[in-house]
Amino acid sequence: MRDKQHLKLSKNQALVYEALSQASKPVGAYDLLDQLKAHGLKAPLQIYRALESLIELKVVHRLESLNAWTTCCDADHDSAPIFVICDDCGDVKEHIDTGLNRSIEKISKRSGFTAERPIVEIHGRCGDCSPKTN
Amino acid sequence: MRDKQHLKLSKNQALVYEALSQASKPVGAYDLLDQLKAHGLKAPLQIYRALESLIELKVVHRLESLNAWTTCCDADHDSAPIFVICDDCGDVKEHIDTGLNRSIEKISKRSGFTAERPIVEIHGRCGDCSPKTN
DNA sequence: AAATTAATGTTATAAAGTTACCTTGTTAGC
DNA sequence: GCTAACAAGGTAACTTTATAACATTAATTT
Repeated sequence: MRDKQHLKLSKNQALVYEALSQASKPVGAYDLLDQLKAHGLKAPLQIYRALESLIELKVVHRLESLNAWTTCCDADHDSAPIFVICDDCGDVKEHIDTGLNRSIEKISKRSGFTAERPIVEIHGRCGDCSPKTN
Repeated sequence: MRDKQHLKLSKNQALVYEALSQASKPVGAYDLLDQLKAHGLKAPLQIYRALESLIELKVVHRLESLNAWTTCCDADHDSAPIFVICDDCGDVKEHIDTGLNRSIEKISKRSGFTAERPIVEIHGRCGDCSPKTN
């Protein structure tokens, strides 16, 4: 998505999107709720509804293995996002790799499967937190 | 794991493993609990603990995007498992693909990352449930 | 048999997500 | 301008998923 700036978001959508943008890592729904209580939000559903629509707009992703959400990187992606997650510092980076996406297609087609929503989340240690021995 | 048969499991581990083996799809923790109440299990924690140890023994996998667990296929895998999940009939197949695993390694190494737990779960439609038009 | 470690049992609680129902805004057609 | 139709929002209650805390029992090692 190139023109996030030009998206017309509703009040709740904008609040949730802003909060996610400013975070340095993925944020959980109840954390978002806590933050946004100051802006008048009161119930989980308000958060979940905003998240759902932001995902539909393709400006937010859900991280399945973290139960958390993050803004989409700017890459114009037709291919599926790949998340690289540091279990030490919590940093998450979004990558696009067409090679990996091709492998996924090949694997699924091989068994007559139609891939609609590939989830790739790689847990480990980032460079900064890397295995002590180095 | 080649010799699941030779594993010495505790009572609860064996019950949970049996239940998962007999299921045709991944099963949630509370479903397992319901089934195993007949065998005397009473609390969620008994299930979660058994699952945790079975995962450590590498005979069970957790499907992050389903909040459910399934037995590991027999493949002797050093590489990460790839799950292909039909959102229609619920069928899940475990694949091993060293090519995809190499891509994951490449992507992570490129950014100085050490991959420890790659999660790949591909949602879509299996051959039998495939897009209506065919 | 004592020591150590692995597995269990139970209660209570936390965290994540959904259902149901009703109200308010916005927009389009008349 | 009125109103039908629809999208977005508000609120409460509830379900589902997962853990914490603490006490007990079984198995294994020395």
